[in-house]
Amino acid sequence: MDNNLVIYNSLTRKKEQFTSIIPGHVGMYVCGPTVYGDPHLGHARPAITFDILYRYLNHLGYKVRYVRNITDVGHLEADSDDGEDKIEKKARLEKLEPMEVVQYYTDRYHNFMDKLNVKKPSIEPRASGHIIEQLQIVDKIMEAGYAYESEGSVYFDVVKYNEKYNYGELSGRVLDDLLNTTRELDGQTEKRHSVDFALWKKASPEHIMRWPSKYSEGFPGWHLECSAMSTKYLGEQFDIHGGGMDLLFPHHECEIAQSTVANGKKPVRYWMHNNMITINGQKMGKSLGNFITLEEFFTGSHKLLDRAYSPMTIRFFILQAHYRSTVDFSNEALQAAEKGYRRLMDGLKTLEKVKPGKESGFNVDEWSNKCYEAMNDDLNSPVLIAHLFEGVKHINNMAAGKSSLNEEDLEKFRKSIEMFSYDILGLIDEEDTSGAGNTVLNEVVDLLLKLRLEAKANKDWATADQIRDELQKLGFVIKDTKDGSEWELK
RNA sequence: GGUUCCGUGGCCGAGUGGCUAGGCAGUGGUCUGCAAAACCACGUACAGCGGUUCGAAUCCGCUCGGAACCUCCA
Repeated sequence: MDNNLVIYNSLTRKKEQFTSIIPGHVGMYVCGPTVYGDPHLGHARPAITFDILYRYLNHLGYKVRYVRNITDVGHLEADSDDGEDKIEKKARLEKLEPMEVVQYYTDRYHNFMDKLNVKKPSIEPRASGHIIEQLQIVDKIMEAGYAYESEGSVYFDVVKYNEKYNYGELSGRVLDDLLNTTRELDGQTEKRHSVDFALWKKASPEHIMRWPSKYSEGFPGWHLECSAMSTKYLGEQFDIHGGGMDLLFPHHECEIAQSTVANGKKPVRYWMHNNMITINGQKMGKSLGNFITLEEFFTGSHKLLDRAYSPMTIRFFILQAHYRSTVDFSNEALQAAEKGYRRLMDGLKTLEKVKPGKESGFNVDEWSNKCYEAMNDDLNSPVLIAHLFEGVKHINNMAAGKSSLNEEDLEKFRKSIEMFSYDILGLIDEEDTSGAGNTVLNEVVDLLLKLRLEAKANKDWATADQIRDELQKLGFVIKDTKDGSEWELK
């Protein structure tokens, strides 16, 4: 399939022309959330980043199978010696069934992703639903001789793997350095080397999330689920694997090792990693406790927030930075994003009313091509947005009668700018009040404004201003135009 | 300590050898009964110091500052 899409491949640390393994089809896997807590701003970034990629690939004509997992088992608590499962710990704290916790936060995650207008993936597999597949991979790796059993647990032999393959090819690590610098952790006696990682962990007696296997009653290791589920749904080799940069090592490095041994080939063509969202220059994250949940953003209920910010403001804020750059959170930046977002939406609204002229004052194809170039250049959404603002300038000029497009160009331009704004960037006009159910309200406001127009015609400024002021108090924004006035409800 | 990355005008944020994105804020103006909105004009910024080059924010070196990963993390 023809395209000019270039994406930055973390594996080669270069921008590369994108070509899919099977022409016309793309397999894409993105690491989803671990559902033991409320989604925060950091979760929004990969969801939105890869949502853009998904939308754009679809737009280019690819049939995309987009798999984004839900991690509901398997990750060990950072400083717990007994290997207690995160989900389980939270469950005990809240006296809920582990799967109840999983369900609750999964629903929350879905709900907030919907608000952010993130498209649902094609498949959203759960780790707990793929224990058999994970165990099959453990067996394969055992048979290949790259894993060993130790007291009911199974570990991947990184040192042996590195003799034939390159452990560290993705993250740029050197095994010898890792062996020297990795600090000693408890429970490491079972492992031959500090760098070895668990494929299967034997459950301690109090561990309730457990599954039977020939090794022990236990649960799958840290990194296995992604290898299992990506292989199952996308095949042994697929096109794109995405996730946050913090997953690059060790998670994705281990994934490569596992899949390479299990399937005998490199699993992924293009690795893509989004950067972190920072707060006061530091990563926003669970471990630092400095995260702000999406709910807190939408309601304004966090001490660092001046006020609430809408889902589309958050989306626009994230898209105004390139996905591989860090983006620093601040109220000022968010408010600037909100205004910019409104400017774009208002421009699109104005465009609906623009009438075609005889001449075309600017080259629509040229403009459209620049938009494509921005997207093709490793999804450069900030540059695309800059072009969209240029489009808004054209729109405003046309509305002011200072420029125009002929009928054909106007239609082309409208389609193009709406496509980039709504379909590719996934923006929605949150202030769209013209929906059903508002008919009566619309007519009432229109009536009041008609009265005001009459008052204005009679130079009865007192009445005219009274109507405007009272409406403004109720939250309406009144904009006078040359043939009347427009309004919207804030 | 190791590996990697970054430091751009008041703020956010693109660019990455010559053609000086964009948004927000600010100032002046046009329009308007006033206002809002819109439009027009205005800011020569690239951490510091050297070097390469006809020419560097962009390449190289050093210095300073910051971050990420090395441990669960989006």
